[in-house]
Amino acid sequence: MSQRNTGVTAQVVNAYACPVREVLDRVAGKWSVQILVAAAHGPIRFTELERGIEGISRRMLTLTLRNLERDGLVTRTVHPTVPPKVEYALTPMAQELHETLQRLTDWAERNRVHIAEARAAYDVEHRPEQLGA
Amino acid sequence: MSQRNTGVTAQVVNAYACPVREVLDRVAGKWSVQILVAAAHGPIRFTELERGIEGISRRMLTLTLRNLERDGLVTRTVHPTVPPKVEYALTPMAQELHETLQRLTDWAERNRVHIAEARAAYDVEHRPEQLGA
DNA sequence: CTGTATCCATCGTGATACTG
DNA sequence: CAGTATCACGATGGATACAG
Repeated sequence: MSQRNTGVTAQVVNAYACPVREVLDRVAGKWSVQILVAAAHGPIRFTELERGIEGISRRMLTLTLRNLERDGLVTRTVHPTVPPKVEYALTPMAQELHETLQRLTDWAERNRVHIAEARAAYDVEHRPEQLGA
Repeated sequence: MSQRNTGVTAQVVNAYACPVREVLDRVAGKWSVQILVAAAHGPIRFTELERGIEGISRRMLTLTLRNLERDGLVTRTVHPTVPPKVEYALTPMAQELHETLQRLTDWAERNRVHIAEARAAYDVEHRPEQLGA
């Protein structure tokens, strides 16, 4: 793209073997999904997002919003008032995506415990040989 | 975890606001999904994966497989033959995940063009002011 | 065939400070 | 209020070489 890298994946250069990765590259960022979720019920302001998403920095909020906007997933509406008011909303495309992500959430919740157990078992199995104690 | 960081996300420390991120942290790695897809039809060998997934390095293949195994998403079966033969297969849990990811694929394919257009439009709109010439 | 170890370039993200 | 600029650091992943 035109300006220099400001952090956060800028663009996709190579063709994809499978299109899932294409979605993931848009959504796998640390904050993208949470923004999508936060904006799912309706337009939301910058500061509301900042307060609603635990631990996000202003920088990352801006950056992630810009990427989502660039991909046509959110719209940015500036109300020329004093003080300024900017609202972000999901596009129809993003709302579909949000529903699909809900399936992933369901899967995660169904398998959360199972995964945790698998990890624990694996870590016990593969710990650095101080078994005998 | 026990051994030192070898690259690729090691573990999850903090609690999650939403469980989607939990899935994504497991699947957002550059190669995880492609391995899941490649192993979806049935058990597959290390070298088959290596050849089937364009551009993956042996290192990343191993690393990603280990993580998937740790999360209980793939099983690793060693056939004690000469030469050695190792097969990786999806667990039932991973097969469910694979189906869910398929929905994401569908979304991606439906909206691929639309996203590309959004990007193009955005990039034109926000290029670094050398418009006149 | 199926890995592991090491080195290193790059990317993503947080901290902090400044602005219209 | 809603950003942007700069810096710094660890995580991520590629290249390469070695091994059971």
